[in-house]
Amino acid sequence: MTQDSLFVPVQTGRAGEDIALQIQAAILEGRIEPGEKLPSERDLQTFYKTGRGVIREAFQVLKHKGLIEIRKGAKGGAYVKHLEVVFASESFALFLRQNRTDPMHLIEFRESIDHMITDLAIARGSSEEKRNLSEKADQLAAAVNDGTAGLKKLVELDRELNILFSKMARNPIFEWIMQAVQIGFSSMDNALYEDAEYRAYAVENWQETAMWILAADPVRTKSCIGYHYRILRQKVKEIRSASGTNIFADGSADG
Amino acid sequence: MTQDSLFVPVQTGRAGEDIALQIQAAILEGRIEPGEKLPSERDLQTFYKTGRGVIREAFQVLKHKGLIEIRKGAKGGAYVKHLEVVFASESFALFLRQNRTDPMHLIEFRESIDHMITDLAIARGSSEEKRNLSEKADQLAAAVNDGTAGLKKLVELDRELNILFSKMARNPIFEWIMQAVQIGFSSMDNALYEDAEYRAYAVENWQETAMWILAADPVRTKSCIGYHYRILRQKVKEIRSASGTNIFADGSADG
DNA sequence: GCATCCTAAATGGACCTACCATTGTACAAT
DNA sequence: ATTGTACAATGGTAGGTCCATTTAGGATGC
Repeated sequence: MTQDSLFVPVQTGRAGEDIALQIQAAILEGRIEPGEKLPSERDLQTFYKTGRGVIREAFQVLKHKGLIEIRKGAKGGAYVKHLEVVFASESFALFLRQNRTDPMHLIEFRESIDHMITDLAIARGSSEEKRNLSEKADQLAAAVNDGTAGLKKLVELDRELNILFSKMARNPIFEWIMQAVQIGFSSMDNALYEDAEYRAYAVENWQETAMWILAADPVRTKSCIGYHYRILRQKVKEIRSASGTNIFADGSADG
Repeated sequence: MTQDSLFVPVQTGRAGEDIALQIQAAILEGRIEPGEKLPSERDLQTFYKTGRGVIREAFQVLKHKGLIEIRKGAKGGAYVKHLEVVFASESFALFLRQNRTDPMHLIEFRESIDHMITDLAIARGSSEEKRNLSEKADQLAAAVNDGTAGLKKLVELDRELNILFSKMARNPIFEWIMQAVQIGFSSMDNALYEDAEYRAYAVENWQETAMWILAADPVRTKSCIGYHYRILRQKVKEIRSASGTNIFADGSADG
């Protein structure tokens, strides 16, 4: 793996590729600012002396990279976007899924990340954020105890808690990782939240964790987190041995 | 951020989107194995009762996600690929660039990862791997002292050391993360290795680190690593204030 | 004068046909 | 057996047509 020209060994399929790269370069170099509009497909078609299909293919690629947003109608067209972290996370999540990553590896990794974030979040998170975290944990608990909220809603709240937590570290890379892991393994989270025992336990643990973060006590926070992952490992083991099914088999990145 | 239908807020531009997602789902769920060939564009066109352009747009997106490879000619078509980590890294690097991510964030993240890996590597790495690591560190030192090896070669050796190190953790996620971060980092690594002082220091530190790993002493290993990152931060600060240029500005994701 | 409705233009979305370029295979010629 | 050639399959590109959506501006009615 010498990687001479470095980077993505994407087979250059010619024109569309070139155009996509040119536009991408223009965006990354700031020659086109977020919010600005690219020329219309037809204009670019004549500009590049090519077919409209080529331009469209290039646009689709850029759209999926999260670099542009395409609007229909008059005043429509391709608008340069601010790249959001989810887009960066999505491809990593894809990678994790396709490689059938062992849940235990993932748990180990996630636990490490959580521990790292803990220190940073306590040190750098604003008190408002810490209160928010605590409130959201209470919301989750309420939602679970009500029994009215659907599974999706619960998992969503759990996800938001994690994102909030990772944001407090004030380092976008941790956000990236956290989101990638969550996207890639939402099916696992779903499976776990189906278990009433886990559900009850998880929300309680979230509340306690949030409390210790609010109290700026990293040791106790980590203790909570560590306990959480012990339970999690156990549950995953149960699920796996019970069903024998691959919990990563159901769709999640495909809806 | 409610996101009911969950995930990547990609504006669903209709047909092409759907088809791309369907195929992606099929790939991720293993209904189509890597190496297998998708139907030809024309076949899919009739199957989905759609235009060929739609199929092509879907294919282009999948190609850029690294999920398929497209070959021309007879026996050509879309072949399912094994997703490589570079693809995940690419969008990550894109994100880092467009958001002008502070190199200090990357350093912070990398240091955290290194510390986590240290414990795992010492606990799980075989003695052979530990010896290999030490030998490779010596090789790097020799290469630097000879002065014969080019910059590229040195960075490459450094990279290999990191990979070797991360492999010892026996958790592929750490490997992938390490690779992704290295790719995102490559321009910085290059810049740093241009500095003779840093170069000399870095290789010495690698040797020492490898030694403590071989001695199974996590505390001293982490001490080495911590010191390494202190130097690294300082150098980055120097480079940044001296040149004023953004070290992520030079081409790397765009060609 | 204001609100409403209608129309026109711009634009992306989709479909179709045609042709070219590339590549592998089968078959003929040597 | 080797070589060369023709052919077929397939992606790559070009250009056109029509539709759906959206905005803006003008016409209409109150």
